[in-house]
Amino acid sequence: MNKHDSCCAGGTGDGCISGAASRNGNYDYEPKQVEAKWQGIWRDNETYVVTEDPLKPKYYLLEMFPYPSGELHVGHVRNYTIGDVITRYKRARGYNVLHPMGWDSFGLPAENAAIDRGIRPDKWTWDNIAHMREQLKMIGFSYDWSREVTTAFPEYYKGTQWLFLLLYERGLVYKKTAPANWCPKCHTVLANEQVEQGKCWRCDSLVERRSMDQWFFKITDYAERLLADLDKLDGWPEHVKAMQANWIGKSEGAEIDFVGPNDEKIPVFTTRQDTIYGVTYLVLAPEHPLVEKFIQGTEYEAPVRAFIDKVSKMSEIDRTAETFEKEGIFTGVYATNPVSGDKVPVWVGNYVIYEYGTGAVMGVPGHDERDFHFAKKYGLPIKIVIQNEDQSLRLEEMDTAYVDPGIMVASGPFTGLDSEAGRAQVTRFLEENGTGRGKITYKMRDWLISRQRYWGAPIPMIYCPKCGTLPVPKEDLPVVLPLGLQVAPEGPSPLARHEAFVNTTCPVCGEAAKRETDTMDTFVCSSWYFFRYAGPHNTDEAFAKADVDYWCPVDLYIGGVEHAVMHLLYARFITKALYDAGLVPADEPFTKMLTQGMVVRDGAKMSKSKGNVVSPDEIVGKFGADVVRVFMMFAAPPERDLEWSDRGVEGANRFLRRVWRQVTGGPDGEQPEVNDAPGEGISTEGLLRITHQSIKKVTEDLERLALNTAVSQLMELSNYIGRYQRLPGTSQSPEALDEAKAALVKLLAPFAPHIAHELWERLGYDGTVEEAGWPEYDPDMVAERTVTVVVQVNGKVRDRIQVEAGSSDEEVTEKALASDRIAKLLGEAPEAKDKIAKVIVVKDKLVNIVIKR
RNA sequence: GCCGGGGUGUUGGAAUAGGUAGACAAUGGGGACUUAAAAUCCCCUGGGCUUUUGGCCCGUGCGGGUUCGAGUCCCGCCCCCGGCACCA
Repeated sequence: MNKHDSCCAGGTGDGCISGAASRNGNYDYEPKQVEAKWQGIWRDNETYVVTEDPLKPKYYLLEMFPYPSGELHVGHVRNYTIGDVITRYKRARGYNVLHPMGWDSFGLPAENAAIDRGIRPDKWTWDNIAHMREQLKMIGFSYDWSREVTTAFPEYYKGTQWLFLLLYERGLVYKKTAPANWCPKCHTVLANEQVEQGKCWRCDSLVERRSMDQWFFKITDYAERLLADLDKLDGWPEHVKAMQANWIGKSEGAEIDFVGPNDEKIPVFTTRQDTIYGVTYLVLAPEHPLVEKFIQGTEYEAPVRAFIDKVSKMSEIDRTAETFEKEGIFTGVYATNPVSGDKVPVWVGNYVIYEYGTGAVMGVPGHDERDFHFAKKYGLPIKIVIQNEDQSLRLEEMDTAYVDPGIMVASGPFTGLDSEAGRAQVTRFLEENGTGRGKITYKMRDWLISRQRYWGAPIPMIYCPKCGTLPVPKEDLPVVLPLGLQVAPEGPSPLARHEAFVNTTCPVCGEAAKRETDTMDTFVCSSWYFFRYAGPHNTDEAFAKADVDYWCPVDLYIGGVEHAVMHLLYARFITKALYDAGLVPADEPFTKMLTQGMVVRDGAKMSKSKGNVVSPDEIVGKFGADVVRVFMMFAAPPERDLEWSDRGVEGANRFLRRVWRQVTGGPDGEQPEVNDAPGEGISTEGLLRITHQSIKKVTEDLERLALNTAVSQLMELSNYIGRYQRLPGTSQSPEALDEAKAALVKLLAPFAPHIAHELWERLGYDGTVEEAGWPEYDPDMVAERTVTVVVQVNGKVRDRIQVEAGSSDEEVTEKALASDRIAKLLGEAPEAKDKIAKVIVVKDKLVNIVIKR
């Protein structure tokens, strides 16, 4: 860039020879110097290192820690700035604030870098962390860096392994062979939460089904509590709670035992027990073990086998496609309805999911849309057992199922019951006759945590030929991940090929045994890190009770919504498990949650391929961190997407430069010249009023996380100060101006900490702006002495009058009626008074005169 | 389809408890200062009408409703974004 172009427009003042800066050295705001100076002071003084202090109220503020990809992006900057603003505010208000940072540093990209570029995953990771840590420091975030946590360090993953063993002891870990989601590109299995529309959440590859022997965490044991406790999370966004509830997917219904050949029970799960008399067939999942039993040695064996074979070859994406056709085939057997006694054919269908419910469903074509289509397609009978209100349903007229509630008909003893009530009746009947039971089913499955990858925390289990599968004794932790192994794109993980790792001895019999070579899902690492920050140097334990008792739960957690179901669900589960073990003080990890929006440019998510990426280094280098912080807080409310705007950044730049001039200038401020007119209505009283109004407004906005409007209030205060400084010197009150400046700097400090610290120092106060604490407003100063009251006639604004604040309704009404405009509208007295139907007065705000028409 | 969120000037957004719609910015326009530019400062910037130093009408996705008064509450739609999706 041309140096002359950038010198005054851009901002740093380098090489500037003319303009305001040269007339008065104080005008020369140089963010680079100011920011380096204060970052150095904060580092040298360990300003933001916190210790437990029982005398102060604690506040634990956490942003989701990053994966060390190598480069900080603007989304991170926004996320962490929001957190830093609140942190600095809370600190100024006297809270003992824990605000830590760390690295979610296990995971695939490190391995891919090793494969693609021949860099060791550990080196790649440590280098990235070092670089990103420096980037974070450049933005002036007030982290307690002494508590930095790195999940890939043995001292951390020792805790992850300890957690695994704790869950194992508590019966929350098991191994089973089951069809799993296999990502062919990542060469590993994935948990259900990590598959989005049949694709891998990280790399978008189509996920395949593969049967594998895998470790699971029994999150389903906590399904009910994870769902019910959402109600306790008042501080969470609705959409996150909704997504979790949806994911958990609770269904209340009944399991009904149909009876097949040889009295074989075929349990089905339904939420519509009331339609039991409408069942005309059953459908089993292709994987259902009874299918094989039913068809063996019959004429149906070959065609059903062929059908199952065809279904099993379908990919996940075929099964979820819009065009997916419901297909089925008769097995040749019939089952008896335990309530009605009807005999119905048993089918196999490609749409029945073996893992959900009982893997078998009852077909009620009259009252289920999908069953209706299936029955039509295969010529199965349809029965009406629920009638609408006017009893007008006719089978021959039906072209769609009747799925609404109604009255039970043709339902034996239940006929005439309301269908909703009938549901409970049918369940009672089933239970009394031992042919079924009320049942609650959840969609959520257990959390598959095995990963066939190298760069992760080893699962601490041992396979002994004599003693079986055994946990590693806790005193032997950590099971150290060997570094420097050759990582290959295909085949077994390097751990499985590394003899020194695999071969071990049995902790029970001492004979030769083998280690588990799968590593843990990185989401396990991130499901407890917020406890580790409470005492990150603990070498004996993952965390000490006293530490988490002091700091936890997290008071405010900030991160992207992409983790609504994944990280946030896992973290809640782990917290509940730890709570049940008596190790942590609360059964929910995050009291309040803020999901910040994305940073977009030209309406699209930033990506290298679109070429619309903004580099934090570049923009901070050009304008300084404070400008970037202020822009990002101002441009949009935190939870909404933020449209990046170069113009907007320049606006923030102008604002901070103006504040600099206003504060560093003398009482004369702008050194007014002929053209510097202050505008209308500027007074010392007004200056003090807006100062106190700003303290009130900014404080309230920070409390409700409305950071954009807080910044706008700072701009209004600054605008007023600027105008005030343009009054003739004799009309200015230096004391009032000092008060206004001090308030402005204090209120600005959370948003633009460097410039605020520097200005505070230049104002000559003792101590730092943070040590000065948060300003208090005086309610008397906030109140306007005279207020503008709107005068409406029939709800339309017709005039505005000035009245003394707190005037009585009568006074205001009188004044309103007396105004020229209103008098004109009402016409001449005395008829005027008769026209008035009523008068509504809202104190100090509005008068509405309602007139008859 | 179900669940959640949203729709306000040219743009980002504000209006927190039903009470002045458009704060604060950005953009654009006009002016001051300057040899000039930058920077800075001042004014204007939703639409239409008008008898134009004044005033009127319309306007918060659409259509109704409640109310003295609706961006805000209620009913019915439309559209956009996000999540889930043969879950029985």
